[in-house]
Amino acid sequence: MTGYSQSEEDYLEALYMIQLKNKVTRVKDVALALDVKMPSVVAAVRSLSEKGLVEQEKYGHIELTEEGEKVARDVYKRHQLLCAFFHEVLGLDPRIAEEDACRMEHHLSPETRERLLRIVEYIRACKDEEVFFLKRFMSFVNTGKMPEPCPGCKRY
Amino acid sequence: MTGYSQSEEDYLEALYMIQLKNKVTRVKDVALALDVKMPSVVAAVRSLSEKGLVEQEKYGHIELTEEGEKVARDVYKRHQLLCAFFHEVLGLDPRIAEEDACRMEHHLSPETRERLLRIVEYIRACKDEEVFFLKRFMSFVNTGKMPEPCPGCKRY
DNA sequence: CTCCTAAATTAGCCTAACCTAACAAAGTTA
DNA sequence: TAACTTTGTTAGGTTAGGCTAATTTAGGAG
Repeated sequence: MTGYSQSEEDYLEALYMIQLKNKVTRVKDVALALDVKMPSVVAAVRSLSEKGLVEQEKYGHIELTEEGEKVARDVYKRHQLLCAFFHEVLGLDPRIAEEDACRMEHHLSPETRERLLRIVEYIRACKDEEVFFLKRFMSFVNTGKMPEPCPGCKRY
Repeated sequence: MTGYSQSEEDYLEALYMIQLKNKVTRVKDVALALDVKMPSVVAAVRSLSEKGLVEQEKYGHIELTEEGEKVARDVYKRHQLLCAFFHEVLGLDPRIAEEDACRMEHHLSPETRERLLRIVEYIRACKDEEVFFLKRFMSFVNTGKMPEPCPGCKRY
């Protein structure tokens, strides 16, 4: 969805997240984060640097370029959005939410993304009020039965 | 999510859908459906037949085995579920729903799948009542503003 | 029945993305 | 500073999944 491959997006996202934590980014950190070997990281970094997304002096630290960081942040936000949706709306375990987000983040169209964002915003906006929809939905999930309509508005 | 690759799932699903329409399945149909060339289909079919998922006599028609059909139907159902969710819950255009489903169907964990099914069932179960949640959510999507709480129950 | 065309197959090639093993550079410690 | 350890790089190989071009088969038309 960015013109970059799944693997490229994964590398950019990992670089971004490591940057947020550590002062500098080393090949080894990336390898660890993505569960690949160091030579794979070296190859990926070279390819990304040819595309102007990262910079690295030999045997030195890796940095995202401005463009690279832009793409990385975009991937990261898709990831966060999916996580939020899975956890906060569907009520899934955070670990499951995380794992599914990792795989799906690469396949989200702008339209679907926008709607998911809306639904998360909607649910959050009325969180304090013990959102009626969520209560009813979770009851449906747990009992398999449709809850009684709200006595006030007779709507579901 | 089935132990088969994205590409393998795509072939199985295509074979299944062609089977539903046509009497027999030919290499050419599959190539057309998946937008690949015939030699790619031949290679894929050979590989799938080695795994016991399809059968084909040389220069003959392609058929899913029982196991192959089981897997194919599973992929197909994931696809349908995602479509339904995108269209019926998120209110997305059917074309967008279809496209996103195609890409995401390969990455759905059983847990997430179950919850998505629930939410679609939930929304369907109260469709006749002009589902309050959907009305409110769509109003939020369109206006960007949170609708007033229901006067009866004061819940969102 | 023969010939022609369309479909299927084979052979051989390419790219992306990974790997291992061997080597090189950097950094740490005695 | 010399030696050792850790980190990074290079070289070369593998697999999945696609492609084109050339060949073979099957099925329909004359």
